[in-house]
Amino acid sequence: MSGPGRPYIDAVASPPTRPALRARYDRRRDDVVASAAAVFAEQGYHATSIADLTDATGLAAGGIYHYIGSKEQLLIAVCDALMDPLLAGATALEAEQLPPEEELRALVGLWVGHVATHRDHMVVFQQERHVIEHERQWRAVRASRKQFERMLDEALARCEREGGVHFADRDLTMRGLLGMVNHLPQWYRPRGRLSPRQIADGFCDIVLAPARDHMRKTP
Amino acid sequence: MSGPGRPYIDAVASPPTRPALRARYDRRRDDVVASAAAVFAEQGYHATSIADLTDATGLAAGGIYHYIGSKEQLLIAVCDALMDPLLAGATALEAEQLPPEEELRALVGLWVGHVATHRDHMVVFQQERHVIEHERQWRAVRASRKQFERMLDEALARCEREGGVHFADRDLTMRGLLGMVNHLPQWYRPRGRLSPRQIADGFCDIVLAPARDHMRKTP
Amino acid sequence: MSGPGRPYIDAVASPPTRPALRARYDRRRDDVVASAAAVFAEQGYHATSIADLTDATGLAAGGIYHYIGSKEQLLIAVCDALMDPLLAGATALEAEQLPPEEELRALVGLWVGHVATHRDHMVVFQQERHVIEHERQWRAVRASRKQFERMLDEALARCEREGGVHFADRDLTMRGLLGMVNHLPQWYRPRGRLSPRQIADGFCDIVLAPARDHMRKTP
Amino acid sequence: MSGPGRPYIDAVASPPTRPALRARYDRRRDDVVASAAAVFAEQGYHATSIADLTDATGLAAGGIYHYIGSKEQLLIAVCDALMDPLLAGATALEAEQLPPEEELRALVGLWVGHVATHRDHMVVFQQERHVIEHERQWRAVRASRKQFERMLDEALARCEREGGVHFADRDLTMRGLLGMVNHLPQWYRPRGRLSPRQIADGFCDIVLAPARDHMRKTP
DNA sequence: TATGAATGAGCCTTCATTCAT
DNA sequence: CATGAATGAAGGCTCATTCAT
Repeated sequence: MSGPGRPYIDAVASPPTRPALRARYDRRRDDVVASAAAVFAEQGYHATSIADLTDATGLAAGGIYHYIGSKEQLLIAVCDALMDPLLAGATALEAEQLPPEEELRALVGLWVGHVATHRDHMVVFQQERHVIEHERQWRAVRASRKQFERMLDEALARCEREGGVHFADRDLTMRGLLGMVNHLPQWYRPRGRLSPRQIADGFCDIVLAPARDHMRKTP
Repeated sequence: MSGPGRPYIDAVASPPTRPALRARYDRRRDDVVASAAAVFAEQGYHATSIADLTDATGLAAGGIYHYIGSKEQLLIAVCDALMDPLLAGATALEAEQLPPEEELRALVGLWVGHVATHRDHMVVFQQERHVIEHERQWRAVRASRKQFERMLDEALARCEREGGVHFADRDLTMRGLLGMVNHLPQWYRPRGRLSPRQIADGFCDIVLAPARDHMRKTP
Repeated sequence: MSGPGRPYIDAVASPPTRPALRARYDRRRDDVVASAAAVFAEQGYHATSIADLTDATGLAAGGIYHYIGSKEQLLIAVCDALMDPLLAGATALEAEQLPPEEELRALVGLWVGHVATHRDHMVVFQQERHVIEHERQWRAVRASRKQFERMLDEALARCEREGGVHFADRDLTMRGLLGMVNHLPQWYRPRGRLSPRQIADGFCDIVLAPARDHMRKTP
Repeated sequence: MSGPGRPYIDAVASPPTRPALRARYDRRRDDVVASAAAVFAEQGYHATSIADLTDATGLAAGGIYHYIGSKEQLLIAVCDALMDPLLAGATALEAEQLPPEEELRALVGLWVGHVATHRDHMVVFQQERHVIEHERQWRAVRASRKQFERMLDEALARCEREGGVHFADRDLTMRGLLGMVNHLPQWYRPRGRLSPRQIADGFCDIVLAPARDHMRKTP
């Protein structure tokens, strides 16, 4: 019976406070989230029942709720497990102060690599995008997405400002790049023809070429 | 999801046979499909109940079933309403026998324009991609998708064969282009800064530039 | 999926608008409420499952929800079915402008009779009193209870003002009377030794006697 | 509710046998029971989860079960904590051999005082009355209630036999008195206008007045 | 003693679908 | 054609209870 006036403070599973137990709790919670990501990716979030997660995790229904609070919170956890390390990596990269184009390539490389290792999470993220964009309890995830896009745009902008490249339409280029990588989970296979590294470089070549092309034309 | 071994002969709504009635029936069915596309796009297919469609269409539950057979068939209808005219347009284009690059630009233009006018359908299509790719009753829709991708690849290949352009990695380029356009519904707005035409040309510039860049470097 | 910010606007079953259907709907809804009152009274509200109501009403679970919106709304409906006619009767009585003591006896008679014919509702009302008094969605029911108590108090006050009786402590007397009648469902049996009429008069005798007693002592 | 045919030998928490430990155990058990009474009174027995008791007692779930055996046994303990001292007090009173009316006033005083100090227990008792009256494992509590009502009736009967008062309908009077006091928890507040003593006397005045009234009329 | 992880039955509710009218 | 009453199988979630630690 959720209390009055707290419509979005979802029942949250309460972790133990003693540090030793807490560590085990966190580990198992991560397991649950990872299992869920795989099942959600295959069947879709809505088409996945708690019973399906029961099979995937080896926990009974009640056991799952020991860790997640609600099915939707589990979905949020999956998205966080996608975005948090990505943002952390990108932030660390920014701190390295690489030359502009090098930084862009590093950022795209990081990102493509992350998508490759988090294919399930990424598929789920895309599937549920309409929810993420509209509902209040998704604000944090939404903010992460925006934050990353801002960092990507900034990397492109630096290329223009400090790297001597000029995009015909930087905004369009950024959205194009975003699309290329977001679409990756639909076709990337771990032992496919191209490594994440190669894919990332290929994408960078594509978006940087017109820019350099332009340079040559307007010296 | 319908269990394995169950015949996929879904209950199909039976349209009237007399032509006059048939026309009206088809018109109303299209209305239902269009309404459904909008609601599915906003809430997601699974999160949309027949009651929601009841609100959106003005028909009562029973009335909707006059036109759709089942909720999943309605989803298929939405996807067909997306793919059928697109494929028809692309096929007509092929028949025009334009010069390679011109044909590519026309194809992408057609496609981007279609996405712009069918944003809802496109969102739904992407959301339910995991179902489309895996389940038997979706074979036809799946085939349409593959068919379009084949036509796109062929257009790029023609550019190489007959247009004198050379892609560093044509397959990667095609997948990149696919991603750019598939991602369009996430940011395109009808009265935004760029028209569909401009977006399409921008994308083509991006993928063609490295190719031309290459030409210049390897004369 | 209850919308944001509307925590207490419970899903309400939507009755049909066409008058003929509406009448049938209301009749059946009343049946459901009456059945529920009986089961709630015997087992308690919380201990009663929807399955129990399924047995009691002959409707399947979904059918019940066609009429009630939620289990709690059903509980509210039971309380309304208790309070609404009682208040209506009491209001009609007030309009009759009877002499004070006669009016009091009529009011208590009405009330005791109502409890006798609505034993189940009354038992439920008492059982769930803690909810009724505390939760927001119960405001209306709470208001009805208060309204009736006000009318009872006014009847006693009129006896003092215009009827020449004087209570040692009118407030205590009112609360006593309230207790006597509220306790009725615990022991009243339809074909018991005393009729509702007799019970009501007996209670009135009890509360009026000290008042008259007093008169005699202080002439 | 526990199904029929199941033996009512509920799991009972086993207290330690060594007297020193036993004393501490009993003390803590009483704390648990008192906390439970408060929570049950506010939320209702069924609406209270073990987790709620966890919050109220500071013990974890397992800890609570050291003291209570089962949730229902806890409810029984709450009722026992209400009835046992009341019966003990009433029995002690009987042994004092007071004059009839004095004894009645003393008994009602004792009772009202007890309700005032055990408001929570009383509320719970009333809420769960339907269970108490019907289920087998509640026989003991039921017997206590009947025993007290018998003592009350006897006190009234003594007033008639030996005190020279005559009730128009003693049974009805007793039930009225029962109702007045049972209803007390709904309105009594510790620092209200009337003390328990005053309330008890007020109630006695009310029920005794008609009796004396009668005497005067039929000398 | 006390903890908290884990169970699994059961609860309320939703929903696609059918069918008499 | 269209309605809305009705079904019944899930679905998400809760909760009393147990048990290894």
